[in-house]
Amino acid sequence: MKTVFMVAEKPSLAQSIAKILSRGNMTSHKGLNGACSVHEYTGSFIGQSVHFKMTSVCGHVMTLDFIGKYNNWDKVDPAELFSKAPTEKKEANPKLTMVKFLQVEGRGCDYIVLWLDCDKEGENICFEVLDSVIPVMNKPRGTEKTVYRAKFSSITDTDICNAMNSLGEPNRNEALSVDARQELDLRIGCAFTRFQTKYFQGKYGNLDSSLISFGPCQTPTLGFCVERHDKIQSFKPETYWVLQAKVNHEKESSLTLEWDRVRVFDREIAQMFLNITKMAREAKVESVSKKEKAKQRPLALNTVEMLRVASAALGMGPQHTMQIAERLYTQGYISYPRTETTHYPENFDLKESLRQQTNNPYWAETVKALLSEGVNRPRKGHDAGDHPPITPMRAATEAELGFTDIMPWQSIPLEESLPNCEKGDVFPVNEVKLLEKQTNPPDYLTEAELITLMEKHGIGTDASIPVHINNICQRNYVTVESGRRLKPTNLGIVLVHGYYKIDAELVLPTIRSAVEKQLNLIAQGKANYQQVLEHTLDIFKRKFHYFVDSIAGMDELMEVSFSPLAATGKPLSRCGKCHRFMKYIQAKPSRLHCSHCDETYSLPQNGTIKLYKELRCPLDDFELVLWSSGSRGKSYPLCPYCYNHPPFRDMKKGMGCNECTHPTCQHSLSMLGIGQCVECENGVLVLDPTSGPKWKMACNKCNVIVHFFENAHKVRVSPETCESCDAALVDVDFNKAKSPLPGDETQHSGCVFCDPVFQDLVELKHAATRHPMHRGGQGRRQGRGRGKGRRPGGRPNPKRPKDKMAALAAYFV
DNA sequence: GCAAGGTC
Repeated sequence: MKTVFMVAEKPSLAQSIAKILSRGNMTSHKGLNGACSVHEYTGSFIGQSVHFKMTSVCGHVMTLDFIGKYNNWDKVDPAELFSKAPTEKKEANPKLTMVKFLQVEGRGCDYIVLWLDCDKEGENICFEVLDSVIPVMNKPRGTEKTVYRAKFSSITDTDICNAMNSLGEPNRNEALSVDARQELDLRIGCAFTRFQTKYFQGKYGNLDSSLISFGPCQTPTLGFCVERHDKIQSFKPETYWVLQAKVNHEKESSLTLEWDRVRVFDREIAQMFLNITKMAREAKVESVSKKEKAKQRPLALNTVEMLRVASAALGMGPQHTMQIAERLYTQGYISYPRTETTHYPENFDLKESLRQQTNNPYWAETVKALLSEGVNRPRKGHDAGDHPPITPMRAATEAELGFTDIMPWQSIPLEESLPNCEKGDVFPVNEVKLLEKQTNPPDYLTEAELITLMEKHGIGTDASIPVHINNICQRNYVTVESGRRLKPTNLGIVLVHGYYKIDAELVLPTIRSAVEKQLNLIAQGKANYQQVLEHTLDIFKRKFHYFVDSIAGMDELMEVSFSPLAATGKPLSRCGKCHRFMKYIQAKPSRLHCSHCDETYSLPQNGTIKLYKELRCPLDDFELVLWSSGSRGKSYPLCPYCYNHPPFRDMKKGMGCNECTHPTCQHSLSMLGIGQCVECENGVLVLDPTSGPKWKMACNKCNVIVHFFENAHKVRVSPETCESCDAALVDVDFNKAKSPLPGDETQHSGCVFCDPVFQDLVELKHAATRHPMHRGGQGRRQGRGRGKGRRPGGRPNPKRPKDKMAALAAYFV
């Protein structure tokens, strides 16, 4: 029997499609990567009985990157990234071993059916799958077609079965348009990002961002936030006047009348109206009209709308919302949360979804009433062909008929009921006055407004919008203020104003749509892939050179907000060349700067830097500094010069003294190294000479820390080695009063791993060990390194959590 | 260390 191999875009879809096609008659097993499942069944395919194997990938199989040597920021001119630097496809997620998985499952198959999402990205993934699988499939006999593409627009029985009965071919042009998109984004984004980062970090000391990134989506996203900022800044309040009249209605109540002119901006005119009105003693009803307004019933929920509501009403950021939605999905509370679709398929069982909610404490009554009286289907939305709209699947805790009962935030607020009036009624005028008011500036952009703008301009997709917003926050271009309003930082403002000054297209939202237009020509087969790519790259290469040549324009803006390197930081360690103090710049990325030599030396990040006892590197005379990740973490000394310019061939940039192979320097790996790391492959446990009296050795590659000889007076690494394990012996001196050594001894020399006297003095409790000596003594594996410590301070949240429904209501009303 | 697009 022949085998048909079928591949969907994600595991959940492989399962749903296999279930439909096999009518539930399938066997399933997990694939070798643990992420994808394989569903098998027998059925018929082009007139023969065959064995079906349905599985999936996890999104893109491959990703595009420059070949290795072009990833060296110090040696490559960013301008080379536009044409000279070759690119290569790498596995998108090496941990998933997707190529191997596809080859294991696809080996020896006769046909392949591609069930990837029916969009351009999906078409591109088709070819990624084919590149992996075709070489291991059985070779076709003669001219028989073996590659098929299923085209479907919803995951319903009819649609999936129709797709299976009308298989086509994958679309090479659509896939190529994605290849072009990837290459353009990579080359343009990386070239601008590297140039800006290196240029500005080489000049300013307080940018507080380790990366000055640029991208065709993130930059316009930032642009929207700065545009609003500029409107606020340039806003000039204007004074205006409002005429207000109150009349007596019935006995006690007073009624405030609204002015049909609303307001005037001229004081004298306002005064004139006031004078005219003041003459009147009575107000007469001229006419009475009634209007009935109905609110359209809502659309079904898709991802982007979910993100908007969560941000505006619940104060949750898009990234956080997606994490929670993912969890609700896996726990079975909601349907698949990543969908563009706002339309339920015609045969979608809305009543069944409702039945799941009949015991919900909040809306059980509404649900029961709906079930007995019949459901009004949601407004017809857009079917993107991916997943049904996001639907509750199980009742969770959180009331008139109609949707505003359970979605009160969508309801039209009950207006104060107007008093009964008839044409010709006359009310006595109680008071007439003039109110002086001022126009107010707009507020900063809310995240929900930003999402709307991004969607409107085609910046990003439902899946990538949260990523772009997150990016501009992490790069310190904007901060999230109360009410999830996005306020640009000085850095964000200066960047955007700089782009406007040099080349506004770099920040305008049209930059993305213009490129997409070109890409669509490739997809439609109207333009040649290579030509479009070259043409567009050429345009951006010119823009890049113009930007580089005009960077002084941006500098003028930078100088106003930021300090030059030479004027930043505190003197810390002495330069080995001029012997003057270099300044330690703490702002991200932390570094040392010698104003005299005009040199910058990068430092390890995410820790503290101190002077290391004024000790000097024997190679270059630079004063050593001590990096520490905190009292519970690790620390090591480093030479600022060697850290940036590795002194020996077997060393790389970014190595401290604990990795230095200097044969005789007292701080080097050669002198302080004790033995192989108990966890990682290439690491060496190195004595931390600053750690006493809580002595420890730390791996110079991974986060393993070994505590030993607490309260010892002195711990030294001996030149001798252990006969059985080859580790360096350690000499330990204890004070007489505190010595844990047997028989009143205060000194002992031995192997940390093998010496029985040392066994109880070496606490490997923080990291499991694979060393023969300690095998079996399985300690608890506990990361002790950076970022794994306890959170500082358990400060309670000062604000009480808001009532969520009230928050939702406040947003929509 | 970089982009944006999939998805886990």
